[in-house]
Amino acid sequence: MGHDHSATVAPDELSEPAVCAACAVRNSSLCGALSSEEIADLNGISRRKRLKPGQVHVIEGDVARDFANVTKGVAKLLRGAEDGRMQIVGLLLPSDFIGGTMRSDGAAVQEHYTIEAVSDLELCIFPRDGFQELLGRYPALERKLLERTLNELQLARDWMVLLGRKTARERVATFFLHVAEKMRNHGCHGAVGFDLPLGRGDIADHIGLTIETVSRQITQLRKDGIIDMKGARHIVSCDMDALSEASGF
Amino acid sequence: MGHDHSATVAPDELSEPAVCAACAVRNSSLCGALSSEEIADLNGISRRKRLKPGQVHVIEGDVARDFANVTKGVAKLLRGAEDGRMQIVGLLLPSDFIGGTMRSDGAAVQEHYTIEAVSDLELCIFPRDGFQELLGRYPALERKLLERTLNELQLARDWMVLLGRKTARERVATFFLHVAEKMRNHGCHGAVGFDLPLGRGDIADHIGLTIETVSRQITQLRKDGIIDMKGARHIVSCDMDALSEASGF
DNA sequence: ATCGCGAATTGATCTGGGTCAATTTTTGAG
DNA sequence: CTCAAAAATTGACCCAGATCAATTCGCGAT
Repeated sequence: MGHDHSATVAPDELSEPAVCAACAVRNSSLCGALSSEEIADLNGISRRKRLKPGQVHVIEGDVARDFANVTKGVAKLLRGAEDGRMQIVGLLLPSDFIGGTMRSDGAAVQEHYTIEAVSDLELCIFPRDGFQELLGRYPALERKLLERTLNELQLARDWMVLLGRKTARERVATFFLHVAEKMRNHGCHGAVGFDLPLGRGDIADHIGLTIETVSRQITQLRKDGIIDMKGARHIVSCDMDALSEASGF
Repeated sequence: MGHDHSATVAPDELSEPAVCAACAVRNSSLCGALSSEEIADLNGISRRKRLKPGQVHVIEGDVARDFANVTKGVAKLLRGAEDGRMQIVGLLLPSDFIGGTMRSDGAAVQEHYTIEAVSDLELCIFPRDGFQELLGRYPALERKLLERTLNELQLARDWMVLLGRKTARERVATFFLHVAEKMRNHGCHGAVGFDLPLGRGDIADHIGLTIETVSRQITQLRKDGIIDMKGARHIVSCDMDALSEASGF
């Protein structure tokens, strides 16, 4: 370590080894639970994976092979039917952990959701067995995973309220607030505005509406002066109080 | 232990001490992770709490004071607004664990949801500090809690699909399947049918519909010969395959 | 058994958001 | 800068489920 141009760069985009010490999410991710010495163990078993927008990391129903951290980009966690119906059950941003199933008896488990890259995506992959073993060895790691999972659960339940009881306008407003918050944690924001990580179609699939309704509600929020946009994906400014008001309880 | 009429029964229904060895959910609950010796520690800090239907255990926004196991009865986990809108985000049955927030820094946390008894309810309460300490001491306990939480998360996300994308008929069918499954785990079922733990209003609040729509869909399922009922809350028989078919993907 | 009252069902009507169909805007390749 | 393809917006119309309003059912108390 020490100089900033590696003599031999890893050429393969699928199995490049990870370098935890230089990881963008070293401290904000699960790994923050481990000391510099401990993290060497993780470093030993991890590798990088890069995906282009639209590429799929795992598919609903596959045998679950590994865990992962998102180190860069945005992905969506989704569940869908043969017909067009599709529900995005979560967004994955840098420092988010991937690996929703686990059985202490070590039996094989199925992936429950499909994970698809929305932007250029970079993952840090850990093989199942190795990672589970580390969870047993480092209680702080397991504790942090538990806390994260509890947070996700809370988020999912809040989303149930949105999907079960909110109006179209409230859903869009809530989504904007949610994104503003998530993005803020990752520095991807200007002083007043922020970028939408999803297109209209994905927003619709996340908040249980159609593209057209999402579009109409956004238009309305603009007419009401609650948000202002430059291009379809960049929110230039927004009156957070009014937005919060519009998001309903 | 040994004879079946205690010489001195605990008179107070609010702080009767728990007796883990005789607990109805000793093995099916979180406590199953602990050996008979280890469980003595839990026994030391736990106490029973009994609630009548409609009584509330904790309220959304309160300071979180403790964790608990459900030992008997049914409760609902809900979130509501000032106006009548209400979403039931989960059902609690015997052996389910209560305690959705946790921070390793020990800071105070708010209850995120209201918990209300649906039937006569019996809880086994653990004070926050004591329980968190035990979690640190017994890794198997923490592991089991993690697994349970991951399961809950999966369930919540499946429910997001129901709320975001399913039709009224599919929602009712899915709810029935869900209840049949949950009940089956607790022996509360006959050979062919099962009881509904919730009234029409609560079902509606759980699957994001109104009472009237729930009622109409149930009527339709009966007319279609998919279910047969005796009284409003007891399903006498149902064609599981047809029900599964009706529940949509 | 029967009474009374909350729960459930049923009916009539209304409406928020879905569907179908054009435009218009944005984006990115050359 | 120009052009084509994709994404977003807008409009017209429709329908699943909400709302409002009676009945009817079913269960616990007497």
